[in-house]
Amino acid sequence: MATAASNPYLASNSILSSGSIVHSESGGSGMQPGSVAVTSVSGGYRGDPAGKMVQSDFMQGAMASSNGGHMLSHAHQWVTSLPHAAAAAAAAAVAAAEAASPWSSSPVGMAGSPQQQDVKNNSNREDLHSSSALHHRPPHLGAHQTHQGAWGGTGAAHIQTITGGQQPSQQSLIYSQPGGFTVNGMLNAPGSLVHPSLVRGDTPEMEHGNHHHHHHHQHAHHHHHQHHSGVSSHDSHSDEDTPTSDDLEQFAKQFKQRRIKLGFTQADVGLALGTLYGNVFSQTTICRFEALQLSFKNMCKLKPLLNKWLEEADSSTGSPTSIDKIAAQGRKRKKRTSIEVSVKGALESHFLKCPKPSAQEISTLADNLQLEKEVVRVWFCNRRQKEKRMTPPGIPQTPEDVYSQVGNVSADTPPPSMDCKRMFSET
DNA sequence: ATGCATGAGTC
DNA sequence: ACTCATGCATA
Repeated sequence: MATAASNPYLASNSILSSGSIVHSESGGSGMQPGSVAVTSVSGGYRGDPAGKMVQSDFMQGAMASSNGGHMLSHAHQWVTSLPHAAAAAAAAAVAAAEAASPWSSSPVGMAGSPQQQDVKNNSNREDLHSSSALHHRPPHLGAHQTHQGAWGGTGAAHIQTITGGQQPSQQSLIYSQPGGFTVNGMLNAPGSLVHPSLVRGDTPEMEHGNHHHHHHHQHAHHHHHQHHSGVSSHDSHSDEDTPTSDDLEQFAKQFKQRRIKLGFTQADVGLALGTLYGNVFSQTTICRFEALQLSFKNMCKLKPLLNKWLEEADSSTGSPTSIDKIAAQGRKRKKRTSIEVSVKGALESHFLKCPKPSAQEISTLADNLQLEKEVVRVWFCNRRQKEKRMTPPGIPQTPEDVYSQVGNVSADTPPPSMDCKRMFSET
């Protein structure tokens, strides 16, 4: 055992060779007739490069508490799925349209922070994207929505950290309406609503918890900086700088509501965004946006896009606004392994002890739990990501809960260092 | 609505 | 090897 640590899933391009090939690879640590970790078949590929930004951050959070309860085995397998050949013709048009960067960069001087905008388009010939039908417009849906979110300021919950401090202008977010640039060439009077930011009390600063680390860098340009030291009051522009957590929360809420009223599903939106601006998103992402389960930065990035869509959507009610999107599939993906509850519990415990186990520890752990090392590694990665989301695990929206134990207003930063134990790792 | 997974970009 | 943004597959 201990052989199946790294399994490079080959990239077979033999698309038309056969249907889906499912090969169960049981080579790792072994499995027994009583394995708990199940896996299901699937296959899929998302051919669409997009999104990339740099960020630095840090986090910590280790406690004690340990427990041991593990056992069982696992199983895994990869599947190869075939790409449905799809004819695409209009895709070209779309591609062309999305050639332009959806979000223009911020006008004024920008700090030269290690940040970059992404916006990549996919014009690969590798797999064809097909465009086909139009999106449907469901009559209506039952309005229902239950979500809570309150990490803004009331809660005092922890929030995620920004990228090493907040840079002045990083990207144009918020409602940006490129005057004269419309996807479909349809411009509508915003007589509707869409002014989410009427009530912005302006309470910047959200996470500021405690962590100062510096890492500046300077850039050649030095136009005019702006806020920084003091705080306060910026004013005016509701759309020019980074939205506050509050803004995001409100927007998300409104967005969801409008979306539902208009009868669109999260998937529809994601698709529309793709055809509209070139960036396709899955239902998952839209869902997470609405639930504020993305990183602050990510939220900021998506907001303008969704806002735009919203405008289009409610202004053109009844008219075909978007087209469709690409659909690519045909790659192989590892089957999703289901980790049993008990095992999850064990992982949780270890996570509390040490959120960042060394490679060696991971191996050991994996061995004990009888899971692939990779699976364990990924689990930890995902777990860490979860900690970083905006929506804290349990931000009760109960108004009464407001008074919890608050009082942390930036101050000291718990020694971020203090790594567990670094063992030797190879490479 | 979420869990596990993939990949690009960093360090 | 890790972080981040994203998504397929699932419950």
